[in-house]
Amino acid sequence: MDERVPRDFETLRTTILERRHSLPKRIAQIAAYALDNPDDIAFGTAASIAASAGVQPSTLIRFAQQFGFDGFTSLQQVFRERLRERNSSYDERLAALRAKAEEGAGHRAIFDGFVAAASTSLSDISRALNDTHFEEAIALLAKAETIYVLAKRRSYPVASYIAYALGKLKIRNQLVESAAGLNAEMIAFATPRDAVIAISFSPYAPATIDETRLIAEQGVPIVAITDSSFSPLAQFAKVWFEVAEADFGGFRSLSATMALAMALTVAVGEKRRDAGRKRKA
Amino acid sequence: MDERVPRDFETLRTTILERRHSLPKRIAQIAAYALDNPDDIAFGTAASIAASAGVQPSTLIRFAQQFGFDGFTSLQQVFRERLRERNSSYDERLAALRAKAEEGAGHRAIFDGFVAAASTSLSDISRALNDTHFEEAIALLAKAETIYVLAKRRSYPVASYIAYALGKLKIRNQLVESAAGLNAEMIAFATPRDAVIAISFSPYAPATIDETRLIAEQGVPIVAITDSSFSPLAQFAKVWFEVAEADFGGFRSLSATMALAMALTVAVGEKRRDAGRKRKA
DNA sequence: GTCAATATGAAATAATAATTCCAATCTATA
DNA sequence: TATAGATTGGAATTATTATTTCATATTGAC
Repeated sequence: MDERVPRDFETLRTTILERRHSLPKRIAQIAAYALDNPDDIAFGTAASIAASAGVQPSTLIRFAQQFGFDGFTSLQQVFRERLRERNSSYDERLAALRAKAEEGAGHRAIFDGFVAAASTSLSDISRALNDTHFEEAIALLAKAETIYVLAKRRSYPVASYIAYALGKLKIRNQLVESAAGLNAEMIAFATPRDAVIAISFSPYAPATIDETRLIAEQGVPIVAITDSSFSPLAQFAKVWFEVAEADFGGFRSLSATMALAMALTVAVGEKRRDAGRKRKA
Repeated sequence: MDERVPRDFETLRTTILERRHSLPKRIAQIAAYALDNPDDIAFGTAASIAASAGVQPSTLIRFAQQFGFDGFTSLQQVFRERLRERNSSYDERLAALRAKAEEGAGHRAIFDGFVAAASTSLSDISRALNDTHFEEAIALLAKAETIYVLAKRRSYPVASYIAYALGKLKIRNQLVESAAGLNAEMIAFATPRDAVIAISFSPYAPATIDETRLIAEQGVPIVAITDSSFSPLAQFAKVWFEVAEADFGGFRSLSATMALAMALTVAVGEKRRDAGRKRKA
């Protein structure tokens, strides 16, 4: 038998799930109960847990031993540690992640760094988002005939998700891609009754800037997502959002931009539904 | 004296702070310790807590009685209850936001919901990521000649970001896009010396499944990012990651997948740099 | 400074909980 | 279906932990 003792909850969980089907009936019964009610394991006594799970206390100990612990008590530690960690405040956990990532403890640190960067970006934007601008942008996009989505390079993933979501919501949209170099022609169809979501971060992709200028000159209203008031996008936009993404290892997070983009998209969908209902009534 | 027993942590906290200055020295010492280290009170034994706080166990019991409890055990219940509640608060918050958004509580609720969904996903994956699998995936991808990136629809934004990042890191890669319907031909070039990152979530895009199968049959090793062990991708993959993304308003967050994807990419870049250095030395 | 009231320390005791052990019961295999 | 091996139930045992007790120290009022 594998003698390594799962020290943390997730490892234990994985191990349990792996062996799930080869466990004796009562042991499996406890395994299921433990994963369903981890809090009870953390706080209960062997007797009380055994009763809740419908087994004998001795079986509970056998369960612990089955997974390499020397008794119920040390198994319980894992469930308690989990609660402690979970409970430690968000910021504390972030700080810990960041510290670990910085001292460069292997590849796991890279992962932790990206998680930390994403979390930071999210809490930043959550504080910074201007409700008025947000409502303006939604109003503007909701009345557009077609929504053009414009972004290259690093911002392109966001644009493609917006396009996907708009499609799902049955909102006419056009992702301005550069595959065949026909962007200028595509843009030429846009009218002031349409609208644009443009996304670009420093260093601003020249193509995005040019196309945004072009489309702005045709009188199409623009909602921009960018990273500072000096951004060339800001001057063309009716409404613009400043999103500060934390970076790690040279790559910036996209999580805040994604959250904002999704919120915009879904809110536009809702606003349209409401408007449609009202017209009918 | 007030004989009502504080049943919840906040009441207890307030009561302690009120009486702080009229407490005997050692009792006050415990009071301070308890408010500073609530987790220790929740999980420790009377003896261990007393030792940490620098008092006798009996004093700890007197402290409990001072505040109307009949002993240490019932005092401890309050600290345990607090952990239980705190622990569930994240999911509850998300549920509350969902409800609020549904009853039409403005667009800000939608935004908050997406931020919460992203945060939840991040903290989930941060806990769940298996270090061993992560290292295996990096090793596998680092030695590939070309990395093929395969994802459609909802997962496509992640794929495009991976491709962008790989390009920046000067790692040869091929995003399998469906623009001209030449995917099969593109895949045919892949050899066992290459590797694949495939991403798909339920409902799995049939094209992704088919292409993954095809490329797996050619002996190309596959790293999959998907959402459960039942995923059809899992069976083709050498290594696979389970990523549970929270959803909001029908759209799932991508933040956890993004963080994982970025971490993989950058880690592969680092591993290659290290390998290159070693060869030269 | 003395005395009573209060607070504290340390060990003894009581209570509770974990673990072990053994008999009984299943399960798979020949 | 007989039998070895694994699994389970339940009581006995052991360990741990909370609580009580009592001697000692400290504090504050007179």
